[in-house]
Amino acid sequence: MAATLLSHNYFPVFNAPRIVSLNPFEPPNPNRYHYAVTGPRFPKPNQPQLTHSNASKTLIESSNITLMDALRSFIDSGSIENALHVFEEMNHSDTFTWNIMIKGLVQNGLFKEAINYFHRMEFGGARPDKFTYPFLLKACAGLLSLKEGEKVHGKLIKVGLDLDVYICNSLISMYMKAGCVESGENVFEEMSVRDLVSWNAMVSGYQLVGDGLSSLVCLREMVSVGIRPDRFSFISGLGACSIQGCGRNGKEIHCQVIRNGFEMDPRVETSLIDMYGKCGNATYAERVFNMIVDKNIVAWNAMVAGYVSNARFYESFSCVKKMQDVGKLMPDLITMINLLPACAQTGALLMGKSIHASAIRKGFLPHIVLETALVDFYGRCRKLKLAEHVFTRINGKNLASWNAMIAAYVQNGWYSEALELFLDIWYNSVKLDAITFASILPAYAEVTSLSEGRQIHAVVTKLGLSSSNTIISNSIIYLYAKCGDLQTARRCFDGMVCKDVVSWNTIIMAYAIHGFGRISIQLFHKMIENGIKPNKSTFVSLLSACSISGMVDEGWEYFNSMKRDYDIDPGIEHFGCMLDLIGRTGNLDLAKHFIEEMPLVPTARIWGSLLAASRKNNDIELAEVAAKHALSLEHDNTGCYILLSNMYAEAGRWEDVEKIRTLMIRDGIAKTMGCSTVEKDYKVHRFVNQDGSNAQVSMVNDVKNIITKMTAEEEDVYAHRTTKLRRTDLTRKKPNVPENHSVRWGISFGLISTELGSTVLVRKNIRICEDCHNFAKKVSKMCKREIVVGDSKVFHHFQDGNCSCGDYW
DNA sequence: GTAGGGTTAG
Repeated sequence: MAATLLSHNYFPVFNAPRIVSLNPFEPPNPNRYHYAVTGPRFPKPNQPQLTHSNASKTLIESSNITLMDALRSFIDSGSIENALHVFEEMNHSDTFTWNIMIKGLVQNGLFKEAINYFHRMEFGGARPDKFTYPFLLKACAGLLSLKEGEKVHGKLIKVGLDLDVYICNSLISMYMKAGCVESGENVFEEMSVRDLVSWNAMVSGYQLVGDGLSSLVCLREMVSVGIRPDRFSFISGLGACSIQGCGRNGKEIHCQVIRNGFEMDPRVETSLIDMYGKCGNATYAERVFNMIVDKNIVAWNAMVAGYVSNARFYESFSCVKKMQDVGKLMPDLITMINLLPACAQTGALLMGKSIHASAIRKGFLPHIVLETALVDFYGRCRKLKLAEHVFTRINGKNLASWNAMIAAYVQNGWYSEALELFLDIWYNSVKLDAITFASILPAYAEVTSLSEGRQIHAVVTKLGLSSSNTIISNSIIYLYAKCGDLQTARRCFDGMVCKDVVSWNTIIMAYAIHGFGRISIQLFHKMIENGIKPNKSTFVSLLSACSISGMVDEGWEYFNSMKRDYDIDPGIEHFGCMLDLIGRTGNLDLAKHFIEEMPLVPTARIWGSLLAASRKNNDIELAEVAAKHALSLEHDNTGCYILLSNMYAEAGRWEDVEKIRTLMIRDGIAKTMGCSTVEKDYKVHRFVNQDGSNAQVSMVNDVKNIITKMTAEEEDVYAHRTTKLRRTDLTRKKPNVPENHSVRWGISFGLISTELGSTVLVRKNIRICEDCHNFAKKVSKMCKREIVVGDSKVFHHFQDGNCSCGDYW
């Protein structure tokens, strides 16, 4: 309430009227000061028990208590409204009175008001002194207002107070909090006398701006010049270790803490728990935690966070239970914020929801951090509507909340919504951070064009994020690979200084989806040589490479090596890759057997893989079984319906084709419209299946017809199948004839709009059909051009009549 | 008689 009531600008009102009721619309309330008399630090012996401003006046007048005593009592007890009432009763010529009042405002977080009162003080004739300025600088720091802070600094130079140690320390702290490290360093450098607090201000300042290394260097330097660190130094130093994730430095500081006798300090203990938790050593965090006799909520919360950040989710739950049962403490806002990621990771949707409900009941909402944690939680639990529900209601959204919503969209495949939100904040000149880009880049990889991909790459490079941030660099590699530019993907990979396991997994997958499985295998071995330990995803990339490039023996060898050599249990994704591989060999019995023997429950993706294998080997019965299973798990799997329908069509089973069509209509499943895109001069040209009657594309149509005629002259082994398909489609509408498929439009357009001899790149939203695949092969030979078609799964590199996929996809 | 540096959170 105080913040609202005090938001009037009192400056420059001299001798302001007494604030009897701060709100003119509110009648005097005798209970208003109730909390003042029941506050934890009030009443103290010989201090006034004020219940009403008028009453307080009478009380004060009739007792020996001075107004100054009353003011200080109210300030000490945090009863700022009462303090203001008393202050307005007082003489305003005394600097000391103003100092106390400004101190009270700052202590209560009323920074703007503190600055306003400072101006009132100056204009009222009271002269600010060396005590006033530290309060004022704290207010500037609280507002994170470098501008206000610099103004104060200027004034200090003018009045000659800029050499005072206390004031310099306040200046350092203000500059560091406002993020202006250089100014903080300048003040520190120019001080003729530095004390312990000056050093602490630097150590904590570096830590605050996220420069853990400088903070630790500063701490070391401070010891080397003979200053003995205190609890403040250690708390900041431990915070610096947390940033660096450097447990070794943390342990060193822990030793110093013990040597200096601070191991029983509750805040130092909490910082130790926090440091060990963040440095990946939850066991040491536990050890420190268990030593604490009287654990407060902050220590409990730090321990809960330690468990969560070390993926010990179930221990985080039992820790909260113990906190209630043994510690007799109720979860607070921070406990909830800590627990939500654990709920998301363990799929505990109900627990997360009950935390949400409890937060509402306890009045913790609205709260920006908790709301953001909820958006993140619902996003990870695939409850996107709930995430949106929380997100849209956040008042004063900040970058973290936007990032959470963007990440939620991306994780759930809502790429265009993610891009829309991203562009919205981008155009509104919001300063974005590494997390924003790390979140949005996978969406770019899925839906954008190569030129847009290049643009976003340029943006992150300009911001200095593409070389310094491994997550972003990895996303960029994937982006280029998915946009069809494998060479640039490789260049980015080679240029990375700190490659992690994800970088290697990404580049192995990049070559895999482009059909260069041999290179994927080479890279895998290079990764091992470089001492990088492969993980589950590495084998998804590697087995995909073997499957896409048809390297059957190698695939089995790597699959068997997972547990044997790397102690990795194959997951469902690995079984999926192997099934694709078996499907390729045409051994459908083995494929069936493989599914039966699998130690995991088959997913829709597994059945989809069997369906694809059945189609490739023309086994309608098995295809029906596979489709039935797949559709029971994913009723809206469009590809499944289409694949089966095409098989019926090829077999001339028109009634079954019709049945599927009816089923699809009944369930509201629309066939995905085939669409191909080609880029030219930063513009994306989009083609859909059409019959060529559109005048705008007549030239492309002419080219397409000429090439089609030329390719048709060489009859091929697929002629029989092509004729069958044609008859089906002709019974419906003209654009579905394979000759009119979007990819042929794309290829034709690519051929005439790019430089002679250069590669033609076409991207397609669904899988390429056999006719078009055949067409592209012939065109590549005829025109002596490499044609790359990226469909929804792989990139087909057509060259000299052959395709990198080996005709299996 | 007043002042500076500190613990858990997206």
